[in-house]
This record gives sequence, C-alpha cells and structure tokens, in this order.
Amino acid sequence: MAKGPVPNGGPATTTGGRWGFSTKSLAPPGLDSVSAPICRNPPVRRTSHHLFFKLNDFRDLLAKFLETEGRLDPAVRNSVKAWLEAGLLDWCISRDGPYFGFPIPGHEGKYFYVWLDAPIGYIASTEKLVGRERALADYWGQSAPSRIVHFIGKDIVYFHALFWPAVLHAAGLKLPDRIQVHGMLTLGGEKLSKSRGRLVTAREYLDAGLDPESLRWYYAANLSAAPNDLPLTREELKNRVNAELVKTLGNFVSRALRPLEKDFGGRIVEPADDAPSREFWAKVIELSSEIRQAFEAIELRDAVQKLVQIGFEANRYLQDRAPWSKRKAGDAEGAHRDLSLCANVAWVIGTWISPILPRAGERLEQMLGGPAFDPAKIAAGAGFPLPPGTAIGPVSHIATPVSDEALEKVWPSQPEPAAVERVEQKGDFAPPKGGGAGA
RNA sequence: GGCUACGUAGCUCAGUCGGUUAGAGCACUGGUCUCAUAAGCCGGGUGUCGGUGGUUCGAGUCCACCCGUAGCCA
Repeated sequence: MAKGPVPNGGPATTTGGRWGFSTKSLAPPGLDSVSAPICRNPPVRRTSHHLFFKLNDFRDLLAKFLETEGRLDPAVRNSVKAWLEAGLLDWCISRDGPYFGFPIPGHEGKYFYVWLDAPIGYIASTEKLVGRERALADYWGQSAPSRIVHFIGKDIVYFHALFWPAVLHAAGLKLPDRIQVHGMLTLGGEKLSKSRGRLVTAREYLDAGLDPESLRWYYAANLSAAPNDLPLTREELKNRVNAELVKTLGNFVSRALRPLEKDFGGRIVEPADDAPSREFWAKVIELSSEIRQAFEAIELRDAVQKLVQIGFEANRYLQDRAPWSKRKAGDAEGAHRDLSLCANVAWVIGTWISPILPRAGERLEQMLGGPAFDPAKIAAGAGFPLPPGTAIGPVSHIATPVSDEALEKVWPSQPEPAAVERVEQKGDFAPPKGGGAGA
C-alpha cells in the first residue's frame, strides 16, 4: 500500500488534487512519487526471484469456460472477458517472507500467494466432509456427477473466474459449473468502514437481542442472481421482517394452528375440498413450483416474494372462510376442515422457509408433527402432506419481530447522511481500498 | 486513469424482442373482521424512468457524451 499521487489510478483525479491510497502493483518507474502511508518512508528497491503460473497457456480454455451459458452472470462475464482480451500475464504465485500461509518446498523463504491456496480449501473441506476417495470420485474428479457452485462477492471475481479454473484444469480436476457473484453489503447505501466505525459486528447484533434469522430473511429477501450491492438499513430490516415474516407468514401459521390446538384437540382432519378450497390449494402448488424454480436459479429474492404471496393467499382464504364464525354458528366440522387445509399450507410454507430460516423451519416441522418437509411432495395430484389424525402442537411463534429498541442499540444515534458526508470531506485521505486477504 | 456494471414512486426493487395509460411490496391513508404475534382483509394517491443530444412512426428499453455510485486493475 502506498500514499501519493498514484500513477495511473486512484481517486486523486476524480476529486481534483486529492491524494489516494492504492494497493496497485507499481512498476518501478511509478514508485518515485509515493511513500508508505504510516511510516512515510520511500520504497526500497530489492531483487527477488519468483514463481509464475503460465496463465496465458490456458487462454483458450478460459475463453470457452466463460462462454458456457449459465456459468456467469452476463455483467460479470463481460468484465472478465475484457480482461482476457487485454491479454493475460503470467501470474506471480510466490511471496517473500514474512508472509502467512504455506512455505514453497525447495524455495527457502518463499510462500505461496494466498489466492493460489485459498480456493484449494474448497477441495480440502470436501475431503474433510466425505473423505479423500469420495471427494475425488463424487465431487472434484473430472467426470464427477457433482454440480459445483461458488458463492463469492464481486471483489474476488478474478481469482475465481480466471486463476482458479486454470489451476483446476492444470490439476486435472473438474471446473465449477457456476460462479454466483453477489454484490457488497452496504450500510444505508454506504460502504462499511472499520476505520470510521461504520459497521455492525455480529456480537453487537446478537447482544442487542436481534434474531440471526431476521438478518437471514433480509439477505434472502434482497439477493438476486445479479451482482448488485445489498443495502442494509434499519428501517428496511424492520419492515421486511415485521411485515413479511411476522405479520404475513408467522401470523398466518398462528391463526391456523392455535385454533386447531385450542378448539379441536390438535388433530388434523380431511381438508376442505369445495371449489374455493381446491382453487386455493392449486394456487399454493403453483406458487410452490415458481419458488422451486427461483431457488434453483439462485434468485432468492424471487423465492421470498413468492413465498410471501402464499402468505397473502393464505390469509385471504382464512378471512373468506372465517372458521371462527363457522364454529360459533354450529358448523364446527366445516371450521375444522378449513383449518386443516391451512395446516397443510403451513407445512408447505415450512418446506420453503427451511432453506432460508433453518430454525424457524425446524420449529414449524415439529409443531406440525407430520412428515418431514420435502419439496418433492409438493405437486399437483400429490395429495396433502398431513394425513388425517396427525397431532399438532405445542404451537409457538416461528419468528420474532424486530423492535425499535433493539435497532437503537445496534445503530445508536445514526448521524444524518449530510453529517456523514461532511466528516468524509474533512479527512485527508480516502479510506484504504480492499483490505481482503489478497491485498 | 482504464475496464465492467448500476442509477425507475418516500424506501427496496420488477419492467422480456423498442409498441396501448411504466408495475409490485413496504411506507402513508379510508373502510372493515376479531381466529391470530395490536395481527388480517378490501379500497386509494404517488413517477422530469440520473442529465443532454441522437436514431426511430414510436425510447425506461438502442447509440453518443456528461454526472453520480460500486467493483477490479494480477
């Protein structure tokens, strides 16, 4: 990292005369005008030998890799292709000590560059999970029947879309089927910053009494397959969780299951099968197949939206049927059958909510006391998942609302955007870029 | 500075191949039910589609430039 008028880059030119930090690798002629940001010393020239990976030998392979439909989002593919067309340099994979990581055998004082070995951890963790034999045969071997998907942030695309496939190929292993690139999490639309305290730690979040599943829901509700940034704001977190998860889905589960438990001995009967009920169930099946497709396309936002739509449909059905009125009017059996249909819908909701909120899913599965959640059982003509006689309960809530008090603890006295901007302008330097393991 | 994206309602986002009056949820608001986590249901208003210019019978959509934002620059 260097400070100074950065050659060929940095934010200096955009704000007129500002100096910037850069983690760019500078060719020797560019080093004259820079100094180290903390000790302010000028650079020292040194001679060193390094190991290079002949990346350009894999040019054709990489071009083909990138073109494969569904491998990369088009926006991501474009930027990687531009890189390829500009010409690939050989990749320096060694670093001089002191350096963390693995020493290079036969090269005293040299270490492998972290981005060479880091992705190999994917293979190592597979091996740890299933053993060496199966890791190769079932997952990473060239003809393994696996589907390999990498989930990464947009800042490390190059390492996964360029270097990693070349390394895998050179090692005779299978290439990833998809590289799913997500945008960066921002706080109120601004970058997280450790130095400016603009971040929320997991500890602070938990200590404030917030539920991890609230955050999981929020992420899923905002993540698409495109590499767009993901803004986190307290208002949006509260709205999403309270409106969708608690009021629409959670509350439906309660208003279906509580009366079953309280008034009908917690027993499921044959669900209502008149025309409106059949239509309702068909709609739930239809939305379910859309949810399934959304999950497979890694469009979590769509999946959440469709799941909430099931909630809307379900609440409307309950409103129309008004089993509470039926029971009072003496039609207890009708009410019981309506509520039993709703319990089956709760099972469907649980099936789709499980991948997003495992704890809520577990609780709901237990409450419903029937067969384990299974997407394969949700299909037209597949019948109802909860057989008559199924015992449900005890009924509890599947989600906790996000309270203003808790939010205030996590984001105490958040300054107005204007004030934040003024502080930034006063700073002498732009914040350091990157800071990840590769910097 | 170069490359690749993004900018649509107060907020978060859809908007397919250029085609009728640009959509959804939240927020806000009027009515209403009382089973349910003070929850639900029905109805309602909301837009210089970042800016300028161009192509076209027609542009949120295509092209050029500009502004703003983000990532990367091995």
